[in-house]
Amino acid sequence: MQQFYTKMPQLNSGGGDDLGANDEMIAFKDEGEQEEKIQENALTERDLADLKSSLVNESEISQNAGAVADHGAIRRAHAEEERAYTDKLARDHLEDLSKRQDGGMYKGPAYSGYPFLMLPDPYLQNGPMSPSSNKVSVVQQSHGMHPLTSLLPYSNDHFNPNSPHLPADMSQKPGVHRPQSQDLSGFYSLPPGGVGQITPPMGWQSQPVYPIAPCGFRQPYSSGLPAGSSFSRFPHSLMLGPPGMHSTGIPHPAIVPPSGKHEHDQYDRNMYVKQHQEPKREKEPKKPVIKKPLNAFMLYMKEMRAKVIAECTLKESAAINQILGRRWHALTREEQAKYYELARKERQLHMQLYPSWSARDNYGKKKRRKREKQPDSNLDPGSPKKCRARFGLNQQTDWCDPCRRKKKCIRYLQGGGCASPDSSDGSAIDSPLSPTDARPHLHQTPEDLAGSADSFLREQPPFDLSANTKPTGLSVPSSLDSRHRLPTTRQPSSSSSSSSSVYSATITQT
DNA sequence: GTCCCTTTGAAGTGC
DNA sequence: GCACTTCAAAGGGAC
Repeated sequence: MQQFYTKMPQLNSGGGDDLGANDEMIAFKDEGEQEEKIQENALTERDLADLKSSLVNESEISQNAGAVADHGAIRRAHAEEERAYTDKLARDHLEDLSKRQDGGMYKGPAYSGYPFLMLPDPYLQNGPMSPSSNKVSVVQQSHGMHPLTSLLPYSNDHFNPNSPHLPADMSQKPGVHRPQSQDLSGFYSLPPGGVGQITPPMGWQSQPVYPIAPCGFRQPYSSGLPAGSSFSRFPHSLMLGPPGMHSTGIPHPAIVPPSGKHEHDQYDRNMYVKQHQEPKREKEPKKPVIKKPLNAFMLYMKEMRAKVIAECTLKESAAINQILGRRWHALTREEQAKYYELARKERQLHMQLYPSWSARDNYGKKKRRKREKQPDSNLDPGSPKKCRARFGLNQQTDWCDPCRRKKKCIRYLQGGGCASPDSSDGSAIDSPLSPTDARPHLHQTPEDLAGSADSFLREQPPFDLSANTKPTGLSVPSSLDSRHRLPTTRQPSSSSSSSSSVYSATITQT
């Protein structure tokens, strides 16, 4: 566990550090400071106006900094709201469940995840999924189905390679072998008899504490959340829904018809019905598209999108995603760890279910405009290799983390050395960027960084390569330390998009 | 109707 | 080994 945290972008600080600043931790222990909430309203609402006028305006740096400073109080306030909200969701869920049991065809929200999300998390002892967290009973499925069978393919049967439910193309190809998850059975163990309760689907989803209220402010959101919003993805689509039902009978959200944009959504809402109402489709069956498993951020986005929409009264996904991106960076290490862990489990399950699937299978599925490569002459700091060579770093162990991949090495730009760990092989160690410096995620232009980068370099203690140890038990995303790298911001969309667009160096700091 | 935008993370591709 | 690309979700907006 310890090693796991040392691998997380916000988990890699030794004692005392602080990526997850102290204020961020308070939220977990205090749930009743209403007065603070009221006092903060004025501030946060003021921030809302600013943010709405310029969602991505980098000038918000100062505002964000202020917001971060108030994280503790805001989180406490949100914890209280969250509790009420969770109760509401639970009630809604039960109502919905009641309707479903009446025989109505479920046409709820789009797929929202995998069943493991509902199960106890052995890694997060203190997490919302822990025994101490809220529990929402899962009503037994009728019609003789296993309580989980109807939810997702996580019944034992579906894990059976010889399962008759597995489509032909899903069967393992000769010679293709993917390591079996060693602990999936533990993750998704079913209650004796297949009936009863499982640990809450809504545990952590419904109890996130918000480090920064959406839009940099805090507002009551319960009233604005649309019923059946994606926030209830787990309770609805996972616990109750047929969405994701594969034509073969395997209900899996990752399987969608190859129908272009929003095919997933389309499938979730209508596929099940169409499969039973439109025989024409059966004549020309198209191989279903198996989607990529969602990564941690995607899981987070899916859960939080509805809230942000409700709170910010925004609808454009691009704007929402920007807010979510900020909030993601503002999450505490524990909060992010939940999503990373869930994503890891999701990948494991995906691997189990579709051993022969590869992300490559979906390459070219989306028609994407060929991005024009735009040289970034002003910012190009050179490759990590050049950077290491310049500063005489060990080519194997010393890394200029910020300049990995698309990231520009601001330290190189500033003439500083670089020696941050590589996490791509799972052996990352603490980034030279201290947790405190790395959070929250703030964008700055290279000019802005001129001073901060220098001071940063001066303040950084010698990098301890001895700490470079392989993780055990948990695989940590290679990009987990992304915030320790220098995040990039894209130039205005006019200069095209995607990774090939011009990137400006930014740095994270408090 | 299709693609873009926008985010982060995972994984694939190409050199 | 490394940089880059693509895809995953979402839905309004542009064309």
